[in-house]
Amino acid sequence: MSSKIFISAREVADRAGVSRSAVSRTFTPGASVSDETRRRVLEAAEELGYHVNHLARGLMRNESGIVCLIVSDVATPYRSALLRELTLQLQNSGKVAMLINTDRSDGSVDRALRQAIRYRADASVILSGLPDKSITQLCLRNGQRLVLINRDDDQPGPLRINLDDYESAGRIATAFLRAGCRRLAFANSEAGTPSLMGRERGFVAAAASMGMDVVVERHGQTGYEAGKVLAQRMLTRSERPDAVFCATDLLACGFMDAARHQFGISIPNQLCVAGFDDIEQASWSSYELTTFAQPVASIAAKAVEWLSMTQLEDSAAEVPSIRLRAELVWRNSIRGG
Amino acid sequence: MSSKIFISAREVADRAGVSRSAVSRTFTPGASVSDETRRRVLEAAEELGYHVNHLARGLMRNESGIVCLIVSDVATPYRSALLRELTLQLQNSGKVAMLINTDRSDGSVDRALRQAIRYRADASVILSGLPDKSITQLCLRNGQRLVLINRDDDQPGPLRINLDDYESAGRIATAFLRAGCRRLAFANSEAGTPSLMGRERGFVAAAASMGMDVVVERHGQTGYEAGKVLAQRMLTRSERPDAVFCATDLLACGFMDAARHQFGISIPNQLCVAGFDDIEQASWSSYELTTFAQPVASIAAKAVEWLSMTQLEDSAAEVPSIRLRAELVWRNSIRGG
DNA sequence: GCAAGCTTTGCACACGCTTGCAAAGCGGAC
DNA sequence: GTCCGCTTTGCAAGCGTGTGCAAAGCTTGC
Repeated sequence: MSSKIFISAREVADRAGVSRSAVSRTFTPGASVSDETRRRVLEAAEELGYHVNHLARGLMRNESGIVCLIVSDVATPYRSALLRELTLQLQNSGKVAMLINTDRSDGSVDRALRQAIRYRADASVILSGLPDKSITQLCLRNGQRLVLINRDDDQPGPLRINLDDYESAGRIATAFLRAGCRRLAFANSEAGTPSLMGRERGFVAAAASMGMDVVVERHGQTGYEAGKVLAQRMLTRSERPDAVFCATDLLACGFMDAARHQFGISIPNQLCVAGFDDIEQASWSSYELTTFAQPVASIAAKAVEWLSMTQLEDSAAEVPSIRLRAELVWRNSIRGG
Repeated sequence: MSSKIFISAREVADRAGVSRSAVSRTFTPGASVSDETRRRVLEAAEELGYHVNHLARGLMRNESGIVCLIVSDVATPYRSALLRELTLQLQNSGKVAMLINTDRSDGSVDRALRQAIRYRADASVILSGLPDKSITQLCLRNGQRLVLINRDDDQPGPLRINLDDYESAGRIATAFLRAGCRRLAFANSEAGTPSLMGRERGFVAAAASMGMDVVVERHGQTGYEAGKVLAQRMLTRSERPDAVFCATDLLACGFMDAARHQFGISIPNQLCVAGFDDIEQASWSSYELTTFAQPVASIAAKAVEWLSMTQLEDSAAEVPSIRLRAELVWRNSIRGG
């Protein structure tokens, strides 16, 4: 009872009194059809409710128009913001996004990429996790383009888009010093991804170069609750820090909430806080968090632009890699803006 | 340089020394293949890195395995949470999600559905906006199943999943009264969707039945900033409300922030607040918002379950419609929990 | 050894589309 | 009228699958 109610080019052709090729060409940009034929085809198509079958088209052209977005924790503010930009810009460039959710389990990303291969996706964008090298190769061999966002990896082939985590972290250290802070701390998660570790190392290094130590704590995954726990650990130390850089805005929100509501600490008077990502909540009055903005729009733009390049530079060893700058958004969680 | 590097069943068959049908059957659950043949096929497939081409399979079976999720404002907490549940549960039931972003413009949803038809999606789930009746019919005629989440609409055919917005709103009115509040207010957006309006009407009606008036204000879209604006309007009235029900948690967050930081109002002592959705931020210490939880997991489960039904009850006029209950999550923004 | 029944296998067609190729149509220059 | 060049059109060959059908193979019971 279900199917076979699809209208095919054959029926449109019959109704319009032209050949089936004419129909096909009408819907193929740049193909050679006379105005009169096109008009009749479009009219017939409209009447019948015809829509080109992209499965069949993809089969012929070896090009499905599908781009896989591989991501875990979609419901997280930063992730969902990036997702939004990517889907929007992909749509604008005539592609369509297939969303595959991964968990933290091993092989989760690999399974996602296999799915991408099955649907003959033109490309996959990986926002979380890292694929096994063999799978990466399999994808590339299948003519699938790969984009890694904020995943540091040295495999050649995929486009890599990264931020200047290390340098940014250095800038915030300077800002803390200028605000008169002397006991610096860094709050991190245990996820250990390259971007998070980059921020940590950059912060510690910059502080060291100014002759200061940094208390580093890591806990849990990168979320609000982890931030609270980190605050509890750090703010009960005998030498309480007077400035903390949180690897993530979510951590920072948790940290601030614990600091204020459990310890009665005033921010930024007694404690300066900075974060990273510039999620929407960072601008809410309860936080007014000074943070680094992920340039999500630019990230998406760069990715889509690369995916839309028809001719890939075959200068083989040409490993594409893009580095974007995270802008510091100055708010009110550090003294003396 | 690009394509034609795909491995097809043909090559696997040759390598395994069997017919192409044998390969096809090996990857078709429930088909008849001897263990020995299956083993050899799987081995050859593994060596060659073969993956069934789902475009071709979809073409044959008239069943792509694709489910379109049509949604605007993906980056919003409630939306992204629902999205997360849907993609996860779809994956678990062997489907794959295609994400289409709509804006508020007219025809945006229709365009999305046309895209769904082109990819011969098995189904579409609509989280935002409403399609034109003619497009709905077109989808149904194409054997595509439709799910409308929190969109009230009386077209027969699509599965409709809704909450008990009206009744929930009534319950919160009672809670406000019990907390001793006497000057009730309702903060809404101008979006005017049935669920938002249902909450408004339910609240006003319940208050009226207890002999109380409700000050209603509507502004902007359903976001944090709108909540702040609404607070500014309502809290500068001569008769300042002592309880406000916000149509959405995001509105509530904005409202609370403005109330506290701009007006120095203490919550819940001077003002009781309630929201709807139970987004993650509602549980943050800065808000501790009493709110109704959208049963996102159940919503997704119901949708996926219906989509997985092989036989649709053909008792034609059988219009499927599901009503779920939003549970009240009691926190600290109303006196006397 | 043979018939019957069941499982496994291969053939060939269909799905809806694109596109190279050659034929057809058209207009203009001579 | 003829020839040339250009645009438009139709034919037909694929793209990688699934599956009905009939043949083949195997097992069992006599």
